Amino acid sequence: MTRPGRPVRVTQADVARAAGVSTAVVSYVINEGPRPIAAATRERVLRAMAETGYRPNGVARALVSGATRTLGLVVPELANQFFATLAHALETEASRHGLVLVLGDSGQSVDRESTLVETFVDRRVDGLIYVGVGAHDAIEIATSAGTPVVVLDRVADDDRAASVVIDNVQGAAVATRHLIEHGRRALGCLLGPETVPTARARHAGWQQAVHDAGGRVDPRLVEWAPFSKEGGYRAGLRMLRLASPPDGMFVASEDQALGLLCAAAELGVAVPGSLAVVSFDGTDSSRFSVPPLTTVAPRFTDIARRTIELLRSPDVPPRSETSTTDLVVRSSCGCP
Amino acid sequence: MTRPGRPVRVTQADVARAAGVSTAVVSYVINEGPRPIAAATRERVLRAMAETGYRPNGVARALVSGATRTLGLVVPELANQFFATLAHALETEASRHGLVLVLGDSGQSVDRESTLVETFVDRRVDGLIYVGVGAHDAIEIATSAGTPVVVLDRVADDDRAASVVIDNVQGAAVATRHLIEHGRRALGCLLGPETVPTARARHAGWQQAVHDAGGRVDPRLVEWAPFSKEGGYRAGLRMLRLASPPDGMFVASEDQALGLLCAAAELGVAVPGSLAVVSFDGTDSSRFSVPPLTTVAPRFTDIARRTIELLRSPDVPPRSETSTTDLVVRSSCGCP
DNA sequence: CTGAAAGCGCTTACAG
DNA sequence: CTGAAAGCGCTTACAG
Repeated sequence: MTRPGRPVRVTQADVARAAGVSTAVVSYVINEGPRPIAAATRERVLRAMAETGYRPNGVARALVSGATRTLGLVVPELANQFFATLAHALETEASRHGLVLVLGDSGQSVDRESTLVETFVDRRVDGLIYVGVGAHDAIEIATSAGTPVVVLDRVADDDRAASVVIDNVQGAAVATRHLIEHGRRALGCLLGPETVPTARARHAGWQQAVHDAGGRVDPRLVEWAPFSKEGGYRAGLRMLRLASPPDGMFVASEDQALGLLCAAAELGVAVPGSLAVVSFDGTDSSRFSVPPLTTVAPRFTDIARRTIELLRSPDVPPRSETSTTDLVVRSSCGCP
Repeated sequence: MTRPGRPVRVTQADVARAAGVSTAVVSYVINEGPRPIAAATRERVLRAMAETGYRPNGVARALVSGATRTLGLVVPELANQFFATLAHALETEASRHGLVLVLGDSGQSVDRESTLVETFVDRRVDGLIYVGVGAHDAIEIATSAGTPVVVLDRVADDDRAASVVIDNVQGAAVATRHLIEHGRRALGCLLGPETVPTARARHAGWQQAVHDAGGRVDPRLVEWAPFSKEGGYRAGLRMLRLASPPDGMFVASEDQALGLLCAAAELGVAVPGSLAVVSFDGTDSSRFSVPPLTTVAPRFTDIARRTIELLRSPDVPPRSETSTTDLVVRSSCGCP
């Protein structure tokens, strides 16, 4: 019996003693190999494990085997629904492979991000999934320790790490074309910070679609704002107060689109009547906004599948993959 | 030089050799103790560490020291803004103490939750923070391994674990009283699943406030629905289509409130004109909804502080604490 | 102030 | 099919 409050840590040696075998045998039955154990012996060991309440020490295991069946994920901000959705998809896919996913939220801080990566690497995760805040120290830390890395939603500037990115250019272009098909001509664009490659790619897609339609880009209708509800709200307020405001807008994230809707409501601008909106992210937030948002949805499951795949069988040199998007049509664009 | 692609793992022994000292000395300089090292020796070791690119192996460290400076957090669903906000607050507080927080998302699955808890415990987190989906196996697993646990947002049914809970009854009562002060009399209540204690507590608070005001509880105006946008949307649709719908509603979560706002907009019910709404959670989602939601906000920082405190100095028997809430007034209740 | 050595709890060749 | 032993990379009494 375990004395309550003062738990006794039972080890493999205790089990071995109780079963009258060596610790090697206990290890073999736990891991079902690498050597065969007689059925009777196996039974004795199993019973001894149950009786003693033995739980293998994962730390010791990791030390000798080098593997932990654990994946680490570092994201900039879990409160952002996009990252939460991504994390969820990765979690599901990881567990399908018998791996557990542990997450770290860097809170947009480069320092915390490094700490997180170091923690994961030092504790020997079998792979690291990295959605960085900008500095790419993480890749260096992980690869120099021999931990496989996959960079998500960003491309590594060099070819040190594998990556999976969303096709931002085409997603943004498709969204913008949809606005144009609705007859909108004064097209605005609300983006993330200009320093973020994702934002620049979405801008390029928007621009391309406008040009292809023979339209002209009005620089006053392009805003670079933080990827947040507040960012979208403030930028939205500015743009909607313009003498000639846009009649259609592509918004680079759902949080920003939600902020924009709030600004529009406050100013009495009808959506989609006076302003058609298409956003980007495809999370649950857009389904029940007022009005529900038409949005460019990444294929989260596809991204997760490729990521785990790249982690499990690393290529040399590292491979970079692109995942496509789908336009999810709801009512903010003017569709019925 | 490290050969690229085939990282050489440099160990303490390598550093010791390079510095011409024993591994004990290397350990002492890394940990700044427990024994003093001559400044000159220390310099030599530091230089050797830099030259070899040494990084301590956290696994080996954890095995011998038993500590990892790491806290584990298990939540039911990160996509829920409430848990994401909670996680963020805990992360901030943990890092203030030099601890890193790793999270696990159980995706509402009892199985995954157990796996997560086992992983954390097996890998020797210094403490476990647990927001359970229902089954309390986790507490058993952790305590029997000697890992301190703090249960959040739920009370452990027995006194095996410390806990920090929000004052749900009073939060709901304050919200409901606010609705009454706005002159609303046909008060509805949209709750989480009846099996969730938090939902029951918020119901009790609502009921108490209605009674105190001399009102009567109309059972048709009480809905128990999933804690999600969709849950709120569907329940909202049902309730607003009633022959005599509510003119004020307390909603037990922000996700549900967002769903309700969507339902109201769809049915052309003006908020707050025809329906005043007060919700619960105090996350960022409520700031920019249409209209912005009045909400009962937990003190996330307070909860985080108490949690880390309980983890760092466990009491016997475990202590249970209650954290108060604040009513954040915006416009969905009818305030200007 | 520093070195040689035991030991944390496992896994896995090496022998039998 | 099983046991005795080395070793994973550290920390920390034990000696000097």
